[in-house]
Amino acid sequence: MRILLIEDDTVLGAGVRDQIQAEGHSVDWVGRLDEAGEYLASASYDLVLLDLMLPDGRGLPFLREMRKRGDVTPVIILTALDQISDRIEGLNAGADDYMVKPFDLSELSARLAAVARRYAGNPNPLVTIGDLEIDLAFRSVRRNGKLVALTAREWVLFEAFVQHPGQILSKAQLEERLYAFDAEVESNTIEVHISRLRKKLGREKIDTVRGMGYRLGES
Amino acid sequence: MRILLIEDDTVLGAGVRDQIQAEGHSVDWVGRLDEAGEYLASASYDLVLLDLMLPDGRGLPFLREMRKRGDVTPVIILTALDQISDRIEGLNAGADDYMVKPFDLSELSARLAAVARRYAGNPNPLVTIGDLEIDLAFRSVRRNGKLVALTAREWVLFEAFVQHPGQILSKAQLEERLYAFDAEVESNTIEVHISRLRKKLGREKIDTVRGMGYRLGES
DNA sequence: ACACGGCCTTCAGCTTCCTGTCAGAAAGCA
DNA sequence: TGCTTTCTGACAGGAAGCTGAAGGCCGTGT
Repeated sequence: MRILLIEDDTVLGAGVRDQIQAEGHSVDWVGRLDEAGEYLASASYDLVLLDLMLPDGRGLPFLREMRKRGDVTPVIILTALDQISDRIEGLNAGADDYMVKPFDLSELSARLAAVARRYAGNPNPLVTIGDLEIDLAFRSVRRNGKLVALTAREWVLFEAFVQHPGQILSKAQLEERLYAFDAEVESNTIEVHISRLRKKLGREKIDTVRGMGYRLGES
Repeated sequence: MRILLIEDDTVLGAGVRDQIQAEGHSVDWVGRLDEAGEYLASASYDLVLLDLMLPDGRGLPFLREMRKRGDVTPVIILTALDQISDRIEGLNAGADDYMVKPFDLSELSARLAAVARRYAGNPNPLVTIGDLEIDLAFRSVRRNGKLVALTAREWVLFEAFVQHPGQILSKAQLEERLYAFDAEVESNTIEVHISRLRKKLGREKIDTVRGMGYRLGES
């Protein structure tokens, strides 16, 4: 799963990030609400972990704003406020769950598993594209029923297309998904990976939009 | 069923006792191993719930002693989270199941029901994978009808795959199943165990997903 | 108490295969 | 046609994974 962690405490944040990654999910970690907004706008996440007290504002209005925009991404609130009224307010604002700091990392695992389970048994657990069957939760792709082995990078790319059907994704956007911010690549890596994906999944699955990027095929 | 509960924590013990009675079983509850020995000698039980940390000794030697005497009464171990590694030893010592404290009482109900089913002589569900036949309740695997001997750790690993078919399990996740939280393994233990499992069950039963983990094979 | 044996971890060397790079071919565009 | 952009086969370096062997721990039998 792709998870957005919004937390300004560096110690807790690092711990949570490590735990999540250890479970095999990918994490973007930001410490401010304005950053969080940008990330939410530019990528799609399967889960948001939201601290309520941040340097540039409170989390609840941010959450309400999200919901008003129609964003239904599951949100788990992380907070030191342990008062029941806060909890109710949080749930009212559209949170899916609530964890009081300090919490056990194993507790976090349990919640993640719960979300993953829901994610796994969701409206469209299987996305079908032509002869492909994609299971986002299990990270598996079948072509004509046969499991296709995608490498880590290939999966990250393909997942991006599946999560944004119809949308043109630029090479820059795709690179961002593949690499950490600092690390940079000086070559046509994306093109090469796209080429490999096409070979495995079928040429027509990914369209080239000259000068702009790539897009999921129509089929 | 007649159940012997060996547990020194009065709060947990009372909760468990009440739950069991609510399900219509009868319970004897003792807080020490010497008492437990007496009860076992003087009455016969259909199930034993055994805490591992007791005031007058540890539960595992007690369990081993039972098995050595030829006592085959089903035993479910109750253990704290930081003793997960004990559960491996528990399996070795002849436990039938384990529950990590704190556990849900509904989870307890499920295990009771499973034991009751076996007690009633009903068939256990068999999972079939290629030429393998797995009996999760009895912890046995047959390959082409021939019993395959798995060691405790091998079983814990393999069970994880069987319980999550199709899902990629990371080494971190698998390690978590094998070891206590803090316990750290600085080496390729998982790889070694996977290697041995493959040798016993067939190479194709477990797929490697490079950089992500392992997954049950398709076959 | 001692030795034996099974099981587990560690280590080291080996194999596999992922991935970024490049170069030439192909395709789009004017 | 000539220029740009994209595609794709090949390759090398290195990371990730595999596996045989050695050593240690623990429970068991003598």
